[in-house]
Amino acid sequence: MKIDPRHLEILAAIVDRGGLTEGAAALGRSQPSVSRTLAQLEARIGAPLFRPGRRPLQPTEIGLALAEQGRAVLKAGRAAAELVDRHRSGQAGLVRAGGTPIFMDGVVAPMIARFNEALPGVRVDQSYGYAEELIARLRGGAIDIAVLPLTREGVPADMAFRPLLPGLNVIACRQGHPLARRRLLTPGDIAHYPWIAPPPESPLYRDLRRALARIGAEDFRISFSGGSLASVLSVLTGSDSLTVLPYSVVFLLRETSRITALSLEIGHPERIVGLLSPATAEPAPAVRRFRDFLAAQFEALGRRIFRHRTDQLWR
Amino acid sequence: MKIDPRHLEILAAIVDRGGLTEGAAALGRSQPSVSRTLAQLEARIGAPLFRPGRRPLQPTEIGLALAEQGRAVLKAGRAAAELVDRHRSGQAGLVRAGGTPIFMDGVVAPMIARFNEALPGVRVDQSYGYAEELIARLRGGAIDIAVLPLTREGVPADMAFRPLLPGLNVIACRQGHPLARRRLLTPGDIAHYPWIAPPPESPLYRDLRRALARIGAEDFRISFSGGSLASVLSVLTGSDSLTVLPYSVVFLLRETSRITALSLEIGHPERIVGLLSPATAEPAPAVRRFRDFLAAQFEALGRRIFRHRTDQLWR
DNA sequence: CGGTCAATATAGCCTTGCGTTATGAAAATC
DNA sequence: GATTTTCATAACGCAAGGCTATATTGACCG
Repeated sequence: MKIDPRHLEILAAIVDRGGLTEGAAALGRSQPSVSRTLAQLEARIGAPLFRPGRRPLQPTEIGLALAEQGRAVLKAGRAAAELVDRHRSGQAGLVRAGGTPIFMDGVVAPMIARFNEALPGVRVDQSYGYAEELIARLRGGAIDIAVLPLTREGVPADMAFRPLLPGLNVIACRQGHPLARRRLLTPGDIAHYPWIAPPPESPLYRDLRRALARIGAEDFRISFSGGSLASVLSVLTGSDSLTVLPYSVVFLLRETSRITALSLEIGHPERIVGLLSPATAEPAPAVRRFRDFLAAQFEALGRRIFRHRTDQLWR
Repeated sequence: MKIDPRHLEILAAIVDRGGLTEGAAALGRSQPSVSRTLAQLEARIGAPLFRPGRRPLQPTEIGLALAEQGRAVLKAGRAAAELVDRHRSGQAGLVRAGGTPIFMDGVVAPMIARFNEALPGVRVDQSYGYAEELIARLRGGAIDIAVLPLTREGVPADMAFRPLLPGLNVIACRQGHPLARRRLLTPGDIAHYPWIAPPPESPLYRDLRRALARIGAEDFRISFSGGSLASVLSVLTGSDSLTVLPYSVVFLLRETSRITALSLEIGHPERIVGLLSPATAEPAPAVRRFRDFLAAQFEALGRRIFRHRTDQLWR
C-alpha cells in the first residue's frame, strides 16, 4: 500500500491545525481541494481518518498515526526548502579551492578564515597543486576554483581568469639578516648563505634559478627543501638561510613571523596571481561568493601593499 | 521554495541506488519518468543535483543534502504503508471496549489478556458502565464495542447485538460457607448472613432485590458495597458474606478465588450477555478481530460451563 | 426546538503533472 | 574503435488535483 507523501502532509496539517479549512490555509491550497484529497485518502486506505459527522474534527487512531508520518514528511520538506534557499543565496554549500602550496598557506588561508566567519554555512575544502594539475582538476570537476600565478597566454581557452596581484617573488630572509639592510647585492653575497629550496616543480623554484642565473650566481647551497610554509618559516627565522617567496606572503607575515625581503625582485613581471575557474557553466552560488570574497580581499591587500611601498619611499 | 516530497523520494532513490535506472526500478517507475522528474527538480532549484556528464552519477553537495531529506520522506512513507497494512489486517489499532464492571473484570479481562497475546499490536482500552450509558457512548463514538446483558427488546434499533451467554446471576459465597452444601434455602437462611451489595444502579443489584423478594426475603443486611470485583472477592472469601454475581464469573473464579454459588438461580432468564456495537458502519478491522475473538472465547466458555454442569449432574 | 452560522462535502471544469513507449545521444568498457 | 550500458528527449494520453460555486450538515444559541 503505497501512499502519496503529499497526502500525509495534508493529513498532518489538518490534524495539527484542528480543521480542514485551517489545514488548507496552512498549506496554501483551497479547502475543497484538501477535502477531496482527504476523502480520496480515506477511500484508498479503506478506513476513516476522522470520526465521521463530528465537528470539530477528531482524528481516529489510524488518522493520528498517519498524521505523525505526515509531520515527518512536512519536516523533511521544510528542511529541503531551507537547504535550497541557503544554497541559492550562497550561504551554504561546498567550495573546493586549490592553489599553489605556499601561497595558499600564506595568503589564502587567512582569507578563508575571514570567509568562514562571514558565511559559516559554507564549507571550504582546500587542496594544493601547481598550474598544470590544478587546470586538470578544474576540468575534471574535482575542484571549483584555483588560485595560481599564470601568464596571459597561459590561461586555457575554456577557463576564466580573474587577476588579483602581480606574481612578484622576492628573496626572503629573517629580520636582522646580514643582507637585509644592504641595497646592492652581489652574487657573492648570495652564494654565501644556505638556501631553502621550494619544490623543484614549483614556479618559485624556476623563478629562483632564473633570477640567480641572471645576477650570475650560478650555483648555490641548499640546506633545506620539501617543507611547507610552516617549516620554511621555522627554518628561515632560525637561521641565516635565504629562500624565495611570493612578495605578498612576505608582506603579510613580516610582522608575525619576523621575516623580510631582500631588495631584489625576481620572477616574471607578466605573471599574475589570479582566480581560475571553468568558463563553461555558472558556478554554484557559494563558489561565486567565495570568488568575490577573495577578489575583494586581494584588492584590499593590494592597496595595503601599495600604501606600504609609498610609505617606505617617503621614509 | 516549496519542494514536492515525491521528488525528494526520487532523488534519494537515485542517490542510494547509485543510478537513475536502478532508482527508477526501486521506485517501480519507468526510467524516463524519473529522468524527467530529476531534470525538473534541478531546473526548479536552479542547481545541478549531479555532476553533469559523469557516470556513474555523482551527486553534488546540494544533491546529497536533499537526498538526505528524501530518505526521511521515504522512511515516513514506508512507515505509513506499514501502519495501513497492519490496520487493514486488524493487527494494529485501538479497540475501546466498555462493559458492566464485575463482568469485565471477572470474565472479559482474562480474555483481553489472551487477545493481547494473539495480537500484540492492538491496544485495548477498557472502560466500565451500565446499559444506558454504554449505549450512549457507543452512539457518541466514545467506545467501539460494549459487553453487557440485554433483553431482546432492549437492543436499540441502530445497534447490532451478538449474544454470548445467558445472563444468569447466582448468589455467591466463599467455599466452605455454611450454606454452600444446602440444597434448599429459606428466607431465614439468607437473611442471617451479611450481604455485599453491588452498586444500586447495576443490574446485579436489581436482580438481587427481585430474587430475594420472590423468595420472601424482603430485607437484608448490607455489610459492604461499592467495591469492584477485587474488593468484593476479598471480602467474600474473608467472611461469610453473600453477594450476587454472574454465574460465569463464579465459574471462572471458583478455583483461584475459592468461591462458589448457592443453588439458587436468579435474574431474568430472557436476559442475555452479548456484544453490542453500532450497526451503522463496518467496524474497524481491529474491532472486528476483537469481537470475533471474544465471541470465540465465550463460546468456549459456554461449552466448559455446559460440560461442568452435566458432570455435576452425573456426580 | 428551530433558526443561524460556520465548516465540510460535492459538482463541474480545466490545467498540469506524470505515466507510458520509442528513440536518440553519450559515456564507459572491452 | 565497436559495443553496451545508461541517461535524455519526444510525443501522447490519462488521471490527479487545482480552482469557483454551491449544497449539506453539525454546532451553537436564543
